[in-house]
Amino acid sequence: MINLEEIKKMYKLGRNLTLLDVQKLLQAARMKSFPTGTFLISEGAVKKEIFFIRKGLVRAFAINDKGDEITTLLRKENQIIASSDIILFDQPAQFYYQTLEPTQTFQIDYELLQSIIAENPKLEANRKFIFQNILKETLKRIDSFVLLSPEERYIHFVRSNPDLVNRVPNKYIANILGITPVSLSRIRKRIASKKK
Amino acid sequence: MINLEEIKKMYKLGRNLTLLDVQKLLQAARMKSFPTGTFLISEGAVKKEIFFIRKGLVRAFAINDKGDEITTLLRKENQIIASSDIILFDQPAQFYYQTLEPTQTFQIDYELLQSIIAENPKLEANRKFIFQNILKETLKRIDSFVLLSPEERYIHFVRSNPDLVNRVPNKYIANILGITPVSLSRIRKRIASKKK
DNA sequence: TTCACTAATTATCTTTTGTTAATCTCTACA
DNA sequence: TGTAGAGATTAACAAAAGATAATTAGTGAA
Repeated sequence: MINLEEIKKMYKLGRNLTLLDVQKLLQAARMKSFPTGTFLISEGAVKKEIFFIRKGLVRAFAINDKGDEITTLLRKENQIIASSDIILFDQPAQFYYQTLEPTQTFQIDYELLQSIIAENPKLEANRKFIFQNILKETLKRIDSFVLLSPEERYIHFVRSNPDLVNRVPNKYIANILGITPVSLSRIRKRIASKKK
Repeated sequence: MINLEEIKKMYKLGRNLTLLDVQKLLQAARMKSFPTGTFLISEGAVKKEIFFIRKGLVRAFAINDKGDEITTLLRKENQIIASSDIILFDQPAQFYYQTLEPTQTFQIDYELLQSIIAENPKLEANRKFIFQNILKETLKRIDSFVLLSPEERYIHFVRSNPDLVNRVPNKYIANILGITPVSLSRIRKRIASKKK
C-alpha cells in the first residue's frame, strides 16, 4: 500500500505539497501495475492521461522510415510521463510508451487533473514547478547536443544517470544520445582504453 | 509608438489576452532599443529579466573549451527571450545574449512580472500558454537531434524558419544544428546537387 | 544442460564530419 | 576606388560515425 515514505517522494514533485494535496490527487488517480513490455500509450492514441511512475521504468520510442525503433526518452520511478503530442500538441501520439520493467503507476485523466488544479490554487504552483523542471531537463539536453560531441555526451549521460546505465540496454542509450548502438559500443571501448 | 496592430501581435503570446492585460504589462515594462551587437545579458549576469522582442533578432551563445562561440538559440520579433540559467536554474547566466540586428524590446523584471501575474489570474493562464509553447519547441528540437541526420535537420530547419535563413549567418545555423560551419557548407552543396 | 533469442561487440567498408588552412565573395568604410 | 575583415566555400587529410554482417556473450525457458 501507499505509505508515508512514498508520499514524501511525491512531494519532490513540488515544493509546497501538503498531505491533503497529495491525498486529493491520489483520490482522483487510479493505481495500476503493468508487466515488462506493456504499452502505456501507443501511436495514434488520443486519451489525455498522465502517469506518475511509482515504481519501474518506461521508454518512449518512435519508428523511423526504415522501421527501426528509436528510443527518445526514459522515465523512471517518481517521474511523470505523458504523451507530449496528446497533451501539448493536441494531436494523436506519435510515439509508443512502453514499460521496460514491471511498473506501477498512478494514472490520472488530464482534464480531471486540470479541474482539480483549478479548484486548488496551491496545486497550480505545483504544476508550474513540474513544468519548469521538465523544461529545465529538455533545455539541458539540447545544450548537450549543441555543445558536446557524442563521446562527451555519453560521459555526461553516465554521470547524470548512473542508475539507468545498469537498468537499460545500451542500444536505448545510444538512441537517446542520437547515435547508433554500434557507434556507442566503439565509444565505450575508446573511453575504456583511455582510462588505462 | 505602440499601435493596435502591434498589440495584436502580442496577443499571439496568449490566447485570451485582453487589451487591458496588455496595457498592464506594458506599464510595467520598459521599452528599449539596442544597436546590432549589443549584449542584453552576459555570462555571469544574475538580474532576472525577461525581454519581449518587439523588433529585431537575438542569439544566445556559449564559449567552449577552445574559445569558440557556439550559438545555441535564435529568437526574433514577437518572441520572448530570457536567461534560462537565471530564471529556471537560479544561477548566473552561462550564455551571452546578443542582438544580431537593431533590436527593440520590452523588458520587464521577472519578479515584478510574477507579482503582476499573481494579482491577475487571467495572466496566469497566459504564462502557462507561453511556457507550453517554449516546451513544445524544445521537445521538437530534441526529437530532431534524435531522429534526424544533420542533413535532414538542416532541411527541416529551413522549412521551419525560412525567414531566419536569410537573416542569419550560416555559421550560427550550423551551431544550432550541432555541426560545424564547414560541414553545413558541404551539406548545402550536397542538397543543391541532388536537386538537379 | 541445452537451446533460442537478444544484446553487445567486432570487423569491414562507405560516408560523413571535424580540423586546419587557403581561397573566394561581399560589404562597409576610409 | 581600394582595402580590410568577416563569412562562405573549397581542399586535403584525419577521425568518427553509419551500414551491414559475423561473432561473441549473456539470459531465460524448455
